[in-house]
Amino acid sequence: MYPSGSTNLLNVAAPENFEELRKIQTSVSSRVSTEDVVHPGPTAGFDIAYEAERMFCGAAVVDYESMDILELRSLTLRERFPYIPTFLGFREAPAILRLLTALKVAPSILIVNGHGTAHPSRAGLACFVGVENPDLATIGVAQRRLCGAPQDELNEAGSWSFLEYRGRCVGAVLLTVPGGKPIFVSPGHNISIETSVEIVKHFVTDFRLPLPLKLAHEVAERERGKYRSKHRALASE
DNA sequence: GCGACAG
DNA sequence: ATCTTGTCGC
Repeated sequence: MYPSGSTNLLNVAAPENFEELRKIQTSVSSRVSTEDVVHPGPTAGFDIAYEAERMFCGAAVVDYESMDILELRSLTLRERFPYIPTFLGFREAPAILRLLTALKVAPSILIVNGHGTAHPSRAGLACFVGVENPDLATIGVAQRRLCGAPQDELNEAGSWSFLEYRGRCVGAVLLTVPGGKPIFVSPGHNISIETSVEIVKHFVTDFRLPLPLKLAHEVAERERGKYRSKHRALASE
């Protein structure tokens, strides 16, 4: 039903049975590579806001060296799959993959708001997006833990620790804001844990999240804002 | 059996 | 994720 070479991630409907979903996740994780095939270049961040059974997906492409904003784009879609912890890929990957194809500037690195290999089956959202784009390097950045335990204490900003789950390093915990909560970084595809951390740190400026994700979040919120104001206008007529 | 549990 | 005002802290 879902051939290993071309998982039909864009058409997974509502959750019928979890066995089928787990099989797809096993397929995704088997295709993930944590070998570095990274080319510093335009880096796209992706984030999604929600309201009224709609998804407001935002993307921001940032130049690697200058950190100039190269492109901002957003998209509104209907929700097709519920939020179920550990199955986020089925819910958000379709929207991100679609917005990615709408970008005018082709990115070489993707940063997705969610975990990559730091997932019980090494099949987080970033892995779903990554395996569908084998020519790019994809990184997952989450604000909360899903699984695993940090190996060291984090003190100063910029310090990080490997995240271990069942005896295996699945990602990293990175302190970006002094005295704040750390973020969780893990490979999505074609990148190692160390390089994932290096790239995320490269894009960290004055915020907790790396710039492409920070901007993508704003773009998604702006898309949601357009929807809200439109409906406010209709309701007052 | 009892929690934990990305967005 | 989203609902929400003022407000505690650096």
